[in-house]
Amino acid sequence: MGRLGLVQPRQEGRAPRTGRPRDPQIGRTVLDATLAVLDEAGYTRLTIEEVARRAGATKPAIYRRWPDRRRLVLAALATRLGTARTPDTGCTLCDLNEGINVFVAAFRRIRPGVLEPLFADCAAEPEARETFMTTLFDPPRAAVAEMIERAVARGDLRADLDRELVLDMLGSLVHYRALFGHAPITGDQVESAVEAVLGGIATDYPALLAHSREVAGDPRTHAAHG
Amino acid sequence: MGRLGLVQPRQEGRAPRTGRPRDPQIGRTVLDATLAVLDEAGYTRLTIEEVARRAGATKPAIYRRWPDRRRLVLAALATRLGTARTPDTGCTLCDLNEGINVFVAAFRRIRPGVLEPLFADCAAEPEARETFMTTLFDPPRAAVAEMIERAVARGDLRADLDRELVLDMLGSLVHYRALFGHAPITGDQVESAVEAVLGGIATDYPALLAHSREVAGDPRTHAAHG
DNA sequence: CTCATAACATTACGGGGCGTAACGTAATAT
DNA sequence: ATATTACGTTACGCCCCGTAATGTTATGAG
Repeated sequence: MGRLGLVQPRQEGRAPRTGRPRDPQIGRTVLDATLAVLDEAGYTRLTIEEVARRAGATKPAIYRRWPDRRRLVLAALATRLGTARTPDTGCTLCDLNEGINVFVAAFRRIRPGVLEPLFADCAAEPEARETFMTTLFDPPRAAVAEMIERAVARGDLRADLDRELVLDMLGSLVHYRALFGHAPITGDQVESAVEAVLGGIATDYPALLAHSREVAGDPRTHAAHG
Repeated sequence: MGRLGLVQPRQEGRAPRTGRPRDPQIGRTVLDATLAVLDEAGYTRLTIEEVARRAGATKPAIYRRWPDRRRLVLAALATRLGTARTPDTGCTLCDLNEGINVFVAAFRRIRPGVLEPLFADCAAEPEARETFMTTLFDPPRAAVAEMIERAVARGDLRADLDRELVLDMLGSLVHYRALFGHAPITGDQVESAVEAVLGGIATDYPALLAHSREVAGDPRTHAAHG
């Protein structure tokens, strides 16, 4: 048990320069087995022993590569999320629809009953939470963000837009329906959502705004005078 | 071990007509203790033994009333969600803002780190999932749905609206930000979101739509020609 | 070739929490 | 008085996590 400093040689990535080298096959097989178990049983019922059994590996071999269940699953899921493409056709409606479908596709690749308990589990530890966000949350978001940015630059979207808000309004819908499963999220639905956000759902928005100002004097007080 | 049929007398609500009656104080104290532990430790680290300890009760006493951890926590949280009010001032902007804030308030009453793992836990069993939806998911939703319905009836929102979609677009935003905590959801943000959905974010939506039709021939093929 | 190092498989362990069982006691209906 | 059920206490079986111990095997350094 040499005191080698803080860098742990047991972690994925950093191999020591001496001793028997790791069998690279084991890492791959374990990740595949992890995905298989996730698909069949979900995160909650995934046990390390089952993964080891399927991979033809052993528990210690797994713990040599990943510090805990969370990281193992994060690593496995990361292999499923290829780099997000960001279409740039110059057609804002087209690009946004396509972009949202990147979200949808990402969620379809991961079975219901996986993402939520995983996040819940990661949320406790800051470092695991960070990894979760970087690995699973940010990438599809960034793709859509890029398209929104381009649309604003083209002048297709209002320049004073709260980009984060719009991004979340589109992304959250997909997430929400994927999570609760109370309604499907089809290509047509995506299109409707994009249309709604871009075109608005009011029959006469300026009139509504004027009315609101009449009633309240100042639109900022909406929430207060219920 | 009498075979009394399918109705289990051990459940909350149905008391048998003979034998020692339950101490009603215990049920209340346990629910209070459950909420306290939830607030301090979250769902994942809530243990029945800790709840029992705080309530001055015992594990068997708890399991006599609720079949498992899920149901106990669901019952406890239900006591925190009062009946949702649905403002009806005739001002669509005002009502919607107020309505969304019902969502926000509901989520604020429940600490982060509670709802998600609870749902993840409930999702496995259909009956528990149903209880979750009925208790925690539907009520605030129904309130906002009612307001959307009234706004459509007034003619303030387009009659051809996909009500479920709009409802989810507003509700999911709150949920999303509460869950991931990457951005706050303030009263101003709620107002911006409502404004965005009602008024639209495009500078010239009809022009965008026309352009999209030019490019694709048929707007239904948006998602396909990336 | 010899030695240090570390991965490998196998086995076993400590620990925590769930949900239940066993037992004696207390309270209520008939 | 008797049956029934709740109560507290204690203990149990179960499952799974993450680690440790042990002997063996593969590699780099000298």
